[in-house]
Amino acid sequence: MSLGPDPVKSRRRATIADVARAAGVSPSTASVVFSGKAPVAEATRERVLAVAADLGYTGPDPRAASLRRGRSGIVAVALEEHLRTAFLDPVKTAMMDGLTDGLAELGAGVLLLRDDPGAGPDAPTLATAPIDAAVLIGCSPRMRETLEAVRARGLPIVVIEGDAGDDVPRIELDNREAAAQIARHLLALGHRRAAMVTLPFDSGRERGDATSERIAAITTPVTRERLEGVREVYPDARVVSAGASMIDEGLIAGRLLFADPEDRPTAVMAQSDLIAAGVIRAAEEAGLQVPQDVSVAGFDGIAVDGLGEHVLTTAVQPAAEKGRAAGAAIARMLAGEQAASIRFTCTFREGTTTGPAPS
Amino acid sequence: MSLGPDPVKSRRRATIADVARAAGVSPSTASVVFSGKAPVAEATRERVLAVAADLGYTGPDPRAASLRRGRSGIVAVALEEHLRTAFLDPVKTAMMDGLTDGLAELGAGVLLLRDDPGAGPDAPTLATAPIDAAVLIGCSPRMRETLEAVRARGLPIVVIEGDAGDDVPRIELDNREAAAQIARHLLALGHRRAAMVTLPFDSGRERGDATSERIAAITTPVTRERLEGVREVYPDARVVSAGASMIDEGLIAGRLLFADPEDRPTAVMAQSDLIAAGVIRAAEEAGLQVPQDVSVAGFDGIAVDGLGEHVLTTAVQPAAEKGRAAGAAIARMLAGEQAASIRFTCTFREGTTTGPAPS
DNA sequence: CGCTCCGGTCGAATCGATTCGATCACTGTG
DNA sequence: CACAGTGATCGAATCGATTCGACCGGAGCG
Repeated sequence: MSLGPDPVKSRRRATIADVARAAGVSPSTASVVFSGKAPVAEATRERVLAVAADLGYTGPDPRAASLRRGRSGIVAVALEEHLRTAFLDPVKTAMMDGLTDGLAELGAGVLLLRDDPGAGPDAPTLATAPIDAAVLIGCSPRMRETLEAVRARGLPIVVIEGDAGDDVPRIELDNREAAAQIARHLLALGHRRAAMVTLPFDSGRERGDATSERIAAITTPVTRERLEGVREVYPDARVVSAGASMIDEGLIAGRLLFADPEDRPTAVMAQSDLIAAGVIRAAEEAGLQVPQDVSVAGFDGIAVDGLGEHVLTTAVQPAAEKGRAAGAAIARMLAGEQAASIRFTCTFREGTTTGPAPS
Repeated sequence: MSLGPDPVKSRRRATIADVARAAGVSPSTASVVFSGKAPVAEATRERVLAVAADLGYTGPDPRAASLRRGRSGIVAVALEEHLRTAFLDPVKTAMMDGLTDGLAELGAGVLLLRDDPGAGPDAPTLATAPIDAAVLIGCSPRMRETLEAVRARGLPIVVIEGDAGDDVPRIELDNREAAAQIARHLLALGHRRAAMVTLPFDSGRERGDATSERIAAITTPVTRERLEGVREVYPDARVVSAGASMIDEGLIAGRLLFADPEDRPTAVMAQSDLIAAGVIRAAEEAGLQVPQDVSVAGFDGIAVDGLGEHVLTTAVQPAAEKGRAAGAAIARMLAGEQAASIRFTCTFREGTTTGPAPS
């Protein structure tokens, strides 16, 4: 009885059938003991469990279970960029965090996939991984191809910050309105000379003053929407693009803006908090006080490491909620319901970095 | 022939058997067409592919394939903390990046798991996910339990920055030596009054000056090793602990160190670059020039966003390589070989933030 | 007392693909 | 001309678990 695993076939791991046999029950009963999907007599349960421990059976093989169930409990998250890049952005991190939360509630794990065809011959892809659904962060043209394979498999898909076609639910933000609100705030404070520092226009990440042609060619939806929002209020604001959502990029852009003492803005709207932090640093570097000499507003509402005492005036976006909503949408689709796109709204937060325009 | 899917069973997705039948070949041949594991006549291949497209068959079901193969192509990465926290740390991000690279070469994806039992009744765990191996980042006592289940399943495991028992391969760093090297560098520059700002001592994250009792009770190996390294050179250096590896934490610690103009260190060794950046900011805030008035060294060798012009003197650790090595170790173990622990070494980098002690 | 209802258990089909050994038609060679 | 060798294909077993309908004995009810 307690001789341990059969010496002959000890190489093979015990299966639930072995356990059932040894416990003198049917495989179905043994299965139920582990899944709890049906009532089992206490005595039986204990016997099965004891035998299982004895045989070194540690529970059903997830692979087999997922085949039979038709669910693997795994949801893919497809990123366009290198992880390093993606997680440098606190907004994305927060979103991922919400997403993992939302999916965990649903009982699913997160499989990280990079949309990188050159990775290897048998690198995992959306098409070859045992997933139940997919969440796309952004949606490059290349990604749209892979996407088709997933849809053909009939798996639920959700897109965050991107466009994958009309029948794929989106998680969006009211970028335009939120940006306009910040602009109106500054206008109300009396600022006439406003400038804006944007996120990258496209994957090119060109930096510096933007021409109207460049602006017309913006491919990143987020950048465009926030820019348009500001322009509703300040149609002629100077536009400088940053190369990435980073403090140092904001610093560079800020230096550009504050270079000419004769012609400097009294208000700067940055398209991200990180950029805003850099702009603030540039201002202080130039001997300007924030907000006495210049007002600076951000976007995102994240906790910026390295901002010191300032509380940024910004549009707080519900980053984690976006992720959680994606999880919820996946859950709904998995249950066979239709999931609609969701549009989140930002909350304006007045901090200590904006104030009345200097006279 | 091209009538499309059978109207009766059109609800059901086509299987490889359907394709085989429709193409007039055996399932084995059809399978081989997709896997390429055996030669197939060009004509046959094309016919099968055509039929597959016609039937809307997009390739083998990964679930079934992984059952039969015994491999799922997924490796779990277990984190102790919230994603948000983990990815706030650039070192971890870089490591994850290397890890995903290393695993992609191997043809595996990364399943993110948080070691959080309270997540949900059927939240995925190391024990219930269809994984081929696991990488642990850190190794809390709680994690060691789950660990056992994985080992019972006979899956390869690797630990980065943690200890999971002697028979689990580790990816380590020469923290102590690297820290000592930095200390010696400062000593050679003539610094006599040195201080150090450490990473958190434990999960408690208490901040401030450290008593010898607190130091004796350090549970985080990394913190302890780097501290010991410095003490080889500066046995009596003042020790201040930060609450996390963040710029703002460094700022707080720095203020503490520079509070008393009569009694301030001329050299500060931070246990991370982020902390160092905060210390530098604190120094500048206190009107001190780096490195003229005070030298500051970091640890990690990451690109710190928001450091401005400074180039940090630091110990550059091969973060991405650590991840890649973990991937390689997994690959080796998956191939049935034994994988040994690997110890990486840091490279000392002299930047612009350290200089001769002020006279 | 007979009948329904229910907790508990069992059998057997099924999920979808992979793979190994066997088979078969050919082709080149001695 | 027979036979070994080879490329292509086929059959059938197998991976390990889940689940649905059937079945059975006992408790509760009228």
